[in-house]
Amino acid sequence: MAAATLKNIQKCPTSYVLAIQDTLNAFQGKWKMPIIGTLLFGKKRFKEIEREIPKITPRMLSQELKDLEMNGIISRTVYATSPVTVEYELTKSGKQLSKVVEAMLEWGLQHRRANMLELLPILQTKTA
Amino acid sequence: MAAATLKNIQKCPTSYVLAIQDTLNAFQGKWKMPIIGTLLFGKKRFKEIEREIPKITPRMLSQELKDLEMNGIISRTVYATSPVTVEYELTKSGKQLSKVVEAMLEWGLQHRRANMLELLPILQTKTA
DNA sequence: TATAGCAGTATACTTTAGTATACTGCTATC
DNA sequence: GATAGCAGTATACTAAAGTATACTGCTATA
Repeated sequence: MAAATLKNIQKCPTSYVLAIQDTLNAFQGKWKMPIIGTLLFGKKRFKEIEREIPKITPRMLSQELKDLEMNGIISRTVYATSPVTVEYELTKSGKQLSKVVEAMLEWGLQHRRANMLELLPILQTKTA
Repeated sequence: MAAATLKNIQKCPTSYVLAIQDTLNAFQGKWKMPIIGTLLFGKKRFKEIEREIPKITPRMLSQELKDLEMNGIISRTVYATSPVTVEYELTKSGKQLSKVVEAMLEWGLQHRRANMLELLPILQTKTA
């Protein structure tokens, strides 16, 4: 099961396309990646997340947290304190997203290296 | 260089965040994944891509192809036939996106399996 | 000579995503 | 008794993304 499922896509196109769609959905919009990213470092409360993600509004954060919860990526735990304490945490499945993020990081880094090498001659004629 | 760059993110947060952002950008919007997906099977002409992606309009296809070209993910080759023949192909870097798609596929499949197991008891009480 | 296919572009529009601002009830601290 | 923090919600708005429809010049085929 480990590798090269992609080349078998013609065997089962529909469910493969749906699976990829699901992953894309997990990161959709401006705020889901930062939220997942910050929760990869451990469970956090609403205000903590809000503080760690610059410029996010409580409306957006609330909306995205609900969305991620509905999709089984995070779980929400309410503690019966007063006022209530609420903690958000990645589910088992949510934590597995680190593998996808890892692949994204790897690609992004190599892509930047590749593009830099391509731009280098241009930069040299500019400074020469 | 192979693995576990994520846990070193605190060493170099900015460039890591930018790298992940780049990858996210590569797939941004409704149409980039289908376009990249179809080009992973080989170079194609404009109308071919249009035919293979249901409901895409030429305006959207044109816009997204330009975007992907500017980002160094695909290359555009014009042949001096009349009328012109144009071929789109993934760049070396673009082809590497298959690794990311692979990771997305893998996560999506496992996530669906996990969620199905979770929903199974509910389905059973419904049908019982 | 009319029609269809290629590789798109132009204009106008609708839909969705995201922002701004103000507000809720609750309680601990100043 | 006023203020601040928690965990959000409500209303109104702007900006971005995507759609619909029609059109271009070119040429091979019917």
